[in-house]
Amino acid sequence: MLQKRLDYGFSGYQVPFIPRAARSSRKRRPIREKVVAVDNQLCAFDLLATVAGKLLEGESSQNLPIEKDQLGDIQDVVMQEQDEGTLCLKDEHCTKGGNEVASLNLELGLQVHDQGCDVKENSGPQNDSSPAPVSVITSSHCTEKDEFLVKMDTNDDKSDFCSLSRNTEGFAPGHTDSCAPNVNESVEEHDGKGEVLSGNGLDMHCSEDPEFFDGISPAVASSDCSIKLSLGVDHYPCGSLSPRRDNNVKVVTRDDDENSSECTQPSTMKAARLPARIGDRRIRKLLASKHWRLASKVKDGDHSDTGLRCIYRSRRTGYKRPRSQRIYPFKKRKFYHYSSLLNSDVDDGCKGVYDVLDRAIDQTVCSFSAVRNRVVASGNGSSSCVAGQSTSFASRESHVKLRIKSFRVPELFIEMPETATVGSLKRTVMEAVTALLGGGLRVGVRLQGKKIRDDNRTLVQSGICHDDKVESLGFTLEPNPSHISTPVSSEDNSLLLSTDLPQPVSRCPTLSANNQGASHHHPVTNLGNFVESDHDSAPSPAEITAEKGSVDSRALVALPEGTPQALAVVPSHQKSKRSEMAQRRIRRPFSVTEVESLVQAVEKLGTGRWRDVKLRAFDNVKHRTYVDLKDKWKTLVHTARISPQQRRGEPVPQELLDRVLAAHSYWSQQQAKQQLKQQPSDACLLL
DNA sequence: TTTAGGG
DNA sequence: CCCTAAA
Repeated sequence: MLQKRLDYGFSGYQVPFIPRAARSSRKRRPIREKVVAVDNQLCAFDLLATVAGKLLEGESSQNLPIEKDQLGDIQDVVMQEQDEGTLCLKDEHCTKGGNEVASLNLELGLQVHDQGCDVKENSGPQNDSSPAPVSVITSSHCTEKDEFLVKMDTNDDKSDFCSLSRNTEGFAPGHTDSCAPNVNESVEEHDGKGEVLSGNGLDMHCSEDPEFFDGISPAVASSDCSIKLSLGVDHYPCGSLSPRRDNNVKVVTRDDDENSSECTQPSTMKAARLPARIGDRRIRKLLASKHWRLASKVKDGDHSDTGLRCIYRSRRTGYKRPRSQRIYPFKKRKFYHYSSLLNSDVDDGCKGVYDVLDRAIDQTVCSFSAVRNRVVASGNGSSSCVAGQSTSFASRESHVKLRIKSFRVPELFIEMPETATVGSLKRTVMEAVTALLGGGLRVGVRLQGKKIRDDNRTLVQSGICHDDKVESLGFTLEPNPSHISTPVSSEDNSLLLSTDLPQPVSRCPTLSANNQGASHHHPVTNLGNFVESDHDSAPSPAEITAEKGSVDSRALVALPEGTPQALAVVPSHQKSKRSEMAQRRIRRPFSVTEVESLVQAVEKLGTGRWRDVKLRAFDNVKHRTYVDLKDKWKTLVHTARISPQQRRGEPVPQELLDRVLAAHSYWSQQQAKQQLKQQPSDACLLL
């Protein structure tokens, strides 16, 4: 008997906006220095990359909630689990709805400790003596003011260009400085442990506690489906925390097309602010209790679970990746951006927000919102630059404030046996996420959907500071295919620090051959479908190629968010054609089990009764429509006819393929006979 | 809504 | 998987 499986589709990981970068450029913080070392240009972006990398390295605290990202009804399911997660997954934890499997979104949360650089080791969040973690899940629709502000020097001079300063205004009031980060410390945390979880102290917990929803808007709580995974390693920005911060503030905001929820609560804002400065903080291990919540959106009345196969291998044995080693086959899609012109003024009072609702365009590419602030007066600090300032260079110093509310990661697809423990699921997810993101990240910059590849261009040159031209600015997080390769210089190396450490994390799946060797060491998960392999494997983090036009579909895309006003002025013609259309469903390759089931049904019912086949074999699998089954059969027949060498994807047992051919021919004959019976005259005429 | 096929 | 003409 086939074991029932649970199927989790990850349709996007949402990472919160990038924490505010290290403050002063004058303070030569390691992180900044690294950034600078890597590239003299667009430091801010590199900085983002670095910060992001650190986040993903577990140097910062984070929760990785997984949120179901689908339309339709939602059903929350909260699971609780002890450390080892002996709890088994239950049907209700699975997806039940729609044509899609449940999808989980990873969201970066954060754990915060009270101010102060010193954090107790292994101090759990529950520990009274230590501040409870604060998890914040930001949404592109959040309206709070937490922002990642980066002042960029738009000075023409390249060297000056990279000297960016972070605007600390509005953040952690009272904060004046932060502890100098010590990169080396973080290294220690990664001392060659082969395992991500243990090595980094990643830990995930489930919570069934209703309290979990505290701080979450009812709407969100009720509709949100998420799993939060947390890294046990926290990076505490000393002095970055506001003393007033509420502990245990958990804010979950859906980044949903339908409902933009709110994380407007005051506490939220503070919390959201917390993650900032991650880049330059010491790392401390911490047993943070996290919540792991899985809720599923369910279509009315449908509570069937998916019948997908789940494959889980213990971490010890390692996760095996589908041989195809295929990364999620994201199709290249264009990005459309809402564009809008913001008027801006001189300070943050007026912020232009752009909103891009582009998920329809490519769900694998997560949109994220970024608020771009207007040019702000700089230098003397009092003078203000008017938007659309011409390309004035050295003469005037302009700053661009950027607010990145969240990054989203491509979806992952995971299958787990129903009997797998929650703990194992967490580990699996963790592995997958880490594998995907831990390999290093690159940051891409998109302006109006076009990727800016020339790192040597200034913001001004790129049009990023031209309000009249900057209609949409987006960032992408891209797995760094070259993170393994040795950087050009040791300094550059530092940028990849996290990835250069003895990596517990499996390498970026996009790496192929050369990576195989390492895989045995750090088995990758079987989650497969990480990211679409990319032909574009830039040798260095900083892309120097000026290649244009090519869209890096595997990238995590950060797209601008817009204020209502901004949206209002968005030219309708620029709206994505697809943005308002239904999203393309995520690809869910048929498992052998499903094929088996399909074949069996078709053998019985024939090839012209797909509805019946569906009812018979996939009645409880919402995401398999009869059309899907029909299509699958079509491809199966094709597959059976081609040579094994030409086949791709998970290999289907020859035995099944034989049955496919047999059934196909048999039912084809039957069909022919039927037609003869019904229209003998026609047949005769034809003869 | 289902089928059947092309894309 | 999507899109659709046809039934």
